Amino acid sequence: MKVATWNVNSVRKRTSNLVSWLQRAKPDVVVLQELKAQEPQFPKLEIEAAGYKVEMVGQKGFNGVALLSLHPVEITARALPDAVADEPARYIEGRIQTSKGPLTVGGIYLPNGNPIGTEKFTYKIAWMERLTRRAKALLAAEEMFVLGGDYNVIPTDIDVYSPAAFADDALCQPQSRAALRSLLNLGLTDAVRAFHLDDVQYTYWDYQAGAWSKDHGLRIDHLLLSPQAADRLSAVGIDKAERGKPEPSDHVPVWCELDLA
DNA sequence: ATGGTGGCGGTGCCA
Repeated sequence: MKVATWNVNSVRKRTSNLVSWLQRAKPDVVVLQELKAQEPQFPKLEIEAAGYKVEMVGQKGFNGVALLSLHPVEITARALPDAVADEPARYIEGRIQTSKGPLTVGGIYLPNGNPIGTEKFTYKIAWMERLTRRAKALLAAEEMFVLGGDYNVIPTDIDVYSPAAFADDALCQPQSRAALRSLLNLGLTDAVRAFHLDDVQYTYWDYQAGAWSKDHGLRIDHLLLSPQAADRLSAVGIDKAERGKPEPSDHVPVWCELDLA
């Protein structure tokens, strides 16, 4: 069972990159972020032609998340707890019916939170607390789950090319890191770090200032596994080559393989 | 480098 996450930065701009990656990588389930599209604008026919069922939460212009699956899906949430009326499209969650039993997958587009010292940062931290509440509820069910997405948090200084350059950035704030640790400390496993204890594993390179060619990257796209999923973790990967292709997203796919019993 | 790039929507906002 291969589960992946990819911030595509506009699903319309990225349709051909996305379809060719799906055909090559063959994930069983993938969560997408930054669709920047409403439901009628989503390239559903192209994705379905690749074999995937499509579930999404969209909005005009910004945000937008989707869950694609080769297997039957029952949507279990389209927002985190305490959603407001015009809640930004940042969370989707589904229960996948695999041949080996159920697997819940959550797709996360965590608020950026810049600049710090504003209501945007406050909102980021509050959103992380809501996510933690949802994770607690999922853990209480004692079932296998994966929470994947663009977390917009740089967990430690080895996950950023220049800690000094990001000292005042919301992605690096002690409060952001502490909120991510609180989530992990519930008993979740950062899949990439389970296989790469202390090496550089970037998932994002800014479009600006030649970040890609200089390898000025960040690790902000994560797959967090429940204990039941972590027990089955057999491989992880970051499809870095996607960043070097024509008209790339600024993020690349991150995936993990679960050997289900 | 008080710049720089990209996407959306049709101007500035967001990342």
